[in-house]
Parts: sequence; structure tokens; C-alpha cells
Amino acid sequence: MAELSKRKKEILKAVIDDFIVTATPVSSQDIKDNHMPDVSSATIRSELVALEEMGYLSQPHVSAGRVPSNIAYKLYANELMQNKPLTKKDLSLIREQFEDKILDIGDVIKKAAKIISDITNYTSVVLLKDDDIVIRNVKIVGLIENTALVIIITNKQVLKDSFVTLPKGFDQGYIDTANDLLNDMFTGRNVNELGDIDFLIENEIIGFRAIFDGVLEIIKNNIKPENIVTDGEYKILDYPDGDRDSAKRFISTIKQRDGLNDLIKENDDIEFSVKIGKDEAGDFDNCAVVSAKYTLGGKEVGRAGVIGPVRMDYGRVYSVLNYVCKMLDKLLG
Amino acid sequence: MAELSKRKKEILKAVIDDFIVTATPVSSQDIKDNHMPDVSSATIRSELVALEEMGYLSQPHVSAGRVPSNIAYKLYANELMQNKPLTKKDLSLIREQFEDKILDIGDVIKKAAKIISDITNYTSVVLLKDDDIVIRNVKIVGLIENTALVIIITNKQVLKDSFVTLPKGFDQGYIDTANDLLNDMFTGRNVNELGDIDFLIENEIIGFRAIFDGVLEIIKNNIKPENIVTDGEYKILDYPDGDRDSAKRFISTIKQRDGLNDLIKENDDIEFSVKIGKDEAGDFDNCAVVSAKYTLGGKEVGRAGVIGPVRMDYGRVYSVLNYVCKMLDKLLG
DNA sequence: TTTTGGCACTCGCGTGACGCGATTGCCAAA
DNA sequence: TTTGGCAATCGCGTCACGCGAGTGCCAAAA
Repeated sequence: MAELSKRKKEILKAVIDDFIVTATPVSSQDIKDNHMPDVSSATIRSELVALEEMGYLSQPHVSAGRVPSNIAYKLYANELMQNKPLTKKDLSLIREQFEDKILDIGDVIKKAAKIISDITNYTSVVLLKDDDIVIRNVKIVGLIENTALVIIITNKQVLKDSFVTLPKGFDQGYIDTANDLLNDMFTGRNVNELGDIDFLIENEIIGFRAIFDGVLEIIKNNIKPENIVTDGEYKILDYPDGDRDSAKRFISTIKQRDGLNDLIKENDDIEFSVKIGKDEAGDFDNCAVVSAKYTLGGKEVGRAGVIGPVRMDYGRVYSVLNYVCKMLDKLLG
Repeated sequence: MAELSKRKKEILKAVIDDFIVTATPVSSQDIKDNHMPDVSSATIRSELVALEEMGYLSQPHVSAGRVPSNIAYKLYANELMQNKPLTKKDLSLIREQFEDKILDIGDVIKKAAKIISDITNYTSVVLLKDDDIVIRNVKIVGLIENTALVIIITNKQVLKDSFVTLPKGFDQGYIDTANDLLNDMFTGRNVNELGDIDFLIENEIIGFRAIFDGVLEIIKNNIKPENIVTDGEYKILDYPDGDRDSAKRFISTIKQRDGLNDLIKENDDIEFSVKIGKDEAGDFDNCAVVSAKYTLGGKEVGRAGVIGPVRMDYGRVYSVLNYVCKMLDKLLG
């Protein structure tokens, strides 16, 4: 793709800037009036035909203005657009959300998803990749009858939503013993190594084996190397492009999670990614996926992004993602 | 309101049965063809004008068929409609959902909401009224640094999502003591009595007071006499009546919870309630709220319902709500 | 008194014609 | 290379029109 002249870029940017706001094809006269009063509309027109031939623009019909193409949006998002600084209100809103002490990294990314969706008003997706989870402590707490709460503390999170059934007559003494054994078994271990459960065999003590198996099951089911959360699924309804059915499909798909992974996953060295169109942005028509890499303490751990209409306020989204990602790093670095 | 003749009821039912399926005004000829081949369309017409004068029907325009009014739907739901028995698949689907052992009543009503929404394909709302909660056990479990998980077990639920900060140097010995004291203070108490916290004063032991206050705070914030959960908020998109904006408003309102209470609350002796129209069904146009009372062990404890388009499959909804309510009673009775 | 067939009447809806206005492409002059 | 002028294109809103669905009414039949 040949490099565009400065003026072509200026004009292309003008088209997109206007189109993002008005949602109607922009004419040569519009560009002259709003951005370039010093050249005639005819001049702009001849540039427009060139841009159209290069694939950046298209006309819905002959007597209409121009509309940006997907590659134009990409160029815009990566190069042309102005960074839109966040307002003080936005900044403090974000900071506010993150100021509580949080023990679980899952809660952090949930919060991040919520704040991104709230502030941008698009659907948000946050991906957490984490294959370096070390167990710090495992504990069972007898609750009622023969049921115990299982608490698993890792370097990144506190799991406390699962239960295990205790054998009959399992009193506090046994529980204490079980806790000691559980800690011997699990503390300090990386979750990756647990695939091999042979080390369990050593503790073949009657009655305890079921508990150990139960805890292992819980760890395997709840600690995943990849987590993905979304928020604001229904925000898509605010954007009138596209019909009701596709909105419904959009929300259902997002809710089900399947495939979201591929949508937001990226090569690790891409800081800021924009995917547009049916091929790239899942099966969603007229949608774009914008995502940014975030790190915790320098290590690459995931991406945060939004899914919204192609005609999206990329500048603002860029700023929000940037800031939230920075916060994430600071918070958990 | 004068009682309708048998034939008028039959005709009214025919109109609604057809309209629920076709969503188009139903004509006298339609009724003759599909329901009453033995009378002429003219006869049906004269009945229709009578029903129209009584307020049960209306015509969008003069050369259109009839459309049921809100009071017609109410009559239909309360008296006219046929009970639509659930399929075996539906029944086993519901039973399946409820067969896991669940410790927390909150989880039960969440599940109930999910299954109702899944099966009816409407938005569901489940209200839980419960002012008779007795604390069985309170426990803190030291986790990391100076943070402890607070576990509160009542006769209805297990709360385990809150933390309390421990004073410096608070080791396992102190935690054990704190647990003993907490149990002395809380076990056996009804949550209602906790408004008066004077009994706390006795335990004015240095360092412990902060923990007790923290736990009390957690109980007060998390055990509420009324809980409300919803599911399938976006199901409304499947129903084409009403525009996109109102769908958006619908979803936002449901998500925010405010006012849902009034929507589903009912006089305790109404088993099955149908609210229709802007006055009754919140601020939603073309929406109906159908709810049924459920009990746990004979005591009235809440209502389960759906919010959907006025043109709703009342028969099916009735059956689903009925069955789920019965399951709830059996499950926790 | 109720039911029925017949018939004129109403009105929404789809279609096609038409004219306006927005915008373009092209071209010749600057 | 830029510009003003101008004919050409085409979407969109409006209007007229005719079809068809469905009704209300009425007089005759049951």
C-alpha cells in the first residue's frame, strides 16, 4: 500500500472525523466547510476519487458523499486520529473504582471490564492470561453437617466458592489434620504441575483421599490459565446501525463467551489492535474490536478491549484503554 | 363488569389464541375458519361489536380485524386460557437444575430465575422475602497478612464473600478467641434483633471491637429481608413489538433493580397475578408482568414471575411458574 | 328473537410516477 | 495543479391510485 500524501491523509481524517459524528456520507463541500476552507470542493473531490480508487472510501450511491472503508478505519485508529484526553471526571471515576483493596485478580479484571464499559459506553472484554499461579495456602472449613468450605489462596487470587463433602464422623481434629496434609501437598506448587496427580497417592489415608480429590478437582475447575470477562453486553443497542436481530445475536454470543478468546487475542507485541469487519471481528456485522495490551509488573498478562460499532469513537476508546491498562499494571505490579 | 355469555368468552378466547400466535388483528372469518365453523362470520361480527363495546377488543382501523385489550388479556390469563402442560423435556430440564445440593437460598432463587427465563424465553424476576433469618455460626478465617475471610452461616444461607482486617499481631490464638466470642455474640440470634448493637459493648476487649463491628457491618449489608434477582434481561429483544429504544430502556431498568420490587410485589393471598399496561407493569409499554406465589414449607416467602410482551404465551408461563414454585417449596420446605 | 347472506363502504398498503435537491464527474480556463 | 461551471445521476419524499381485506348494516330466513 503506497503511502498517502499529507493532504490525502488530512482529507481522509476529515471524512472519518465527520462520519463518526454524523453517520451520514460526507461530501466534498462538508470537508471544505468544516476542515479545509482554503481549497475548493473540486480539489477535494479529485482527492476523494483517488482515495476511493485506493480503497479507503466508497460511495453508497452516485449522488452521495463518501463513507470510510474498513482499511480507512484501521489507518485512522493506528495513525490518523487525535488522542482524546480524558476529562478529570473520567480519570477520577476510574481511579475511584480501583481504590478498594482487592484480593482476587478476577475481581480486578471484572472491575476493569465494568469501568471500561461504563466510560466508553461500548461492550468491554478483558482477557487474563496467567499460567504462573502458585498456591499459597489451602484450607477447608467445616460449616454444617458434613459440608466444608474450600478456600484456596494463590499468589493472585482467593477462591472461596466451592464446597467439599466430608466423610461421616469427620470432626475438627480430622479437619485440622486434613488441613495440614493439604498444605503439605499443595503449598508452593505451581498450578501447572498439578496435571500429574501421582504425588497424591502418598497420602492414601482412609477417608482423606476423597477430600484431596475434591480439592484437586476444585483447583482444576476454577483456576484456569485464561479467563475472560465482559461487561455492558447490551450497550450495542445504543447504536442504531444494524438491525434488532443482529443485536440479539451479538448479545447472545457475547454472553456465551465462546470465541471471544479468538476475538481479543493478539500477537504479544501488538500494543494496540484494531480489528474490523466480518473476517476479523467475529461474526458481527459493522463491528470493530479494539484492544490494548496490559501488563502486571512488566509481564505480559492480557488484553483489555471494547467491541462496538465500526463507527466508533476510537480516540476516546484509545485513551480509556490506555489509562485503565496503566492502572492495572500499577495496581498489581 | 357484567359476566360474558359462554359464546362471547369462546370468541374472545379465539381472538386472543390467534393473536398470540399471529400478531395480526383477527377477523370474523378467521374465527369462523379456525374455531367456529358452525356459525356465520356475520354472527361472530355482531358478537365482536358487543365485545368491543364492553372494552375487550379494539380495531386498529375500520378494515382490520380485532385486537385484544389489556382487560381481555387479564380475563384470558385468569380464566379463559388453557393450561399448557409442560413437555417431559421441560420437566426434566427443571428438575435437573435443582438436583444439586445448594446451601444458599440466594443461589436457589438465582437458579430459579435462570430456569424460568431459559424455558419461557422471557425475562424472569424472583423475589425473596425473608425476615426470619437466624444466625447459626460466624467464623473468621485468617488468610493472608492481616486479612480474614468472614463466613456467616444462617438457617438459609452461607455468606462467604466479605473480608475483615485484623489488627496487627493478631495470630491464630487471637483468631480462635475471636471466633469463640463471635459465636457467643451471634449464634442463635435473629437478624432482626441486630439493630440494637448494645450487646456488643460487653466485649470491649482491645483489638477485638473492630472485628466485631466489621462482622456486624457485613451481616447488615448482606442479609436483607428482601432480595430480588432477574435473568434473561435481553430476551425482550426476541419480541418485535416496540422499538429499539424501549428495549434498551427495558434492559437498563431491569438491570438497575430499582422499582422491580413494586412490580412483582402482590397481596399475599393472590396466587397468580397478571399485571398489564403502563400503569400496572412499570413504565414498560406493551409489557405484562405475570407472577406466582411460592412458599417454602408452607410459609409465604416470595414470588416468581416473568416480564414479557403483553402478547405472551400465558398458558405456558403459568405452567412453568407453577412447576418451579412447587419445586422451590419441595426443595427448601 | 337470532342467525344469515348480501352488499356498500372504509381504509391500509403496495406500487408507480414525479420532482426536488444533493452531490458527483468532467472539462476548460486560470 | 487548482478552480468554477455545468450536466448527469440517483435517493428520497410526496402523491395518486387501485386492490383487497374486513367491517357495519339490513332485510330475509329460521
